[in-house]
Amino acid sequence: MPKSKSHLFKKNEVHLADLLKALSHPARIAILSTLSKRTECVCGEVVNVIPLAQATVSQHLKALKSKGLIKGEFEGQKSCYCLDWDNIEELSSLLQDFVTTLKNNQQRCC
Amino acid sequence: MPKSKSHLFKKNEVHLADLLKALSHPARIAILSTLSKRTECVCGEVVNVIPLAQATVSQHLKALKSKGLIKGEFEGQKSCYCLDWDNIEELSSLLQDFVTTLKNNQQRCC
DNA sequence: GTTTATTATCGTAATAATACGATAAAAAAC
DNA sequence: GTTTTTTATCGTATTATTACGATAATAAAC
Repeated sequence: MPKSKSHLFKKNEVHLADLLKALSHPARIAILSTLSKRTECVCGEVVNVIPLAQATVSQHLKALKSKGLIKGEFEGQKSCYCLDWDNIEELSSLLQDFVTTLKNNQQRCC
Repeated sequence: MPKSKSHLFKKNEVHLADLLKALSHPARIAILSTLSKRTECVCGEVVNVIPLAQATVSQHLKALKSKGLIKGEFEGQKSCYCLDWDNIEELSSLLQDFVTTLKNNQQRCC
């Protein structure tokens, strides 16, 4: 019976939560790290580094892609996943802004 | 059969993922916002603002507490939840550092 | 003391996420 | 063309998360 309640929250809250969720698994963090170090970011290289089955890595890649943190392209012969800087920066600055807003609101409490 | 594989990842990756997960739900983001605006942060006030049942809000509060993003105290008569700035700042700067590291690694790719 | 209001926990149901083997699809190598 | 390599998707099992009603525990009000 518990359906998703996300429509009950503010759009920007849902958006931030959604982006943070994309990074809320060590595998996906490790994937971003790995991709940042590769000139040719073939998925296979990622699979070799991440200690999970190929299908699972592909699944995590898909999740990152759907949230816009990486983008896949086919440069000539090899499929290529790359960091999508626009959205990575957006995530980073949204969190920063959020924390800053918290600070500005802050009343003396406990 | 799929047990948790988090031990296969680096400690700092697991730690960052864990903190981000704590904020990966709109309710928990809304709770932090709410708490930041209150002088007396009684849980009841939070329950009135968050569009979820009291038991669910309490559950989210517990999650935030266990990750150290808020701390609960009993000031005299009322139970009091407050933002835990140390860990909120830690989360913020860990993500920043992570993004900065990605940037520094960045090879020309696609 | 008793009653009322507040918060936490329990039990449980539904949903989502994680993980992987098997297999399909696509491209590269031959 | 065929074979091999690479990646995506399907099906499915397991685990984790989300959600809430009911109830217990705690504190305040009386």
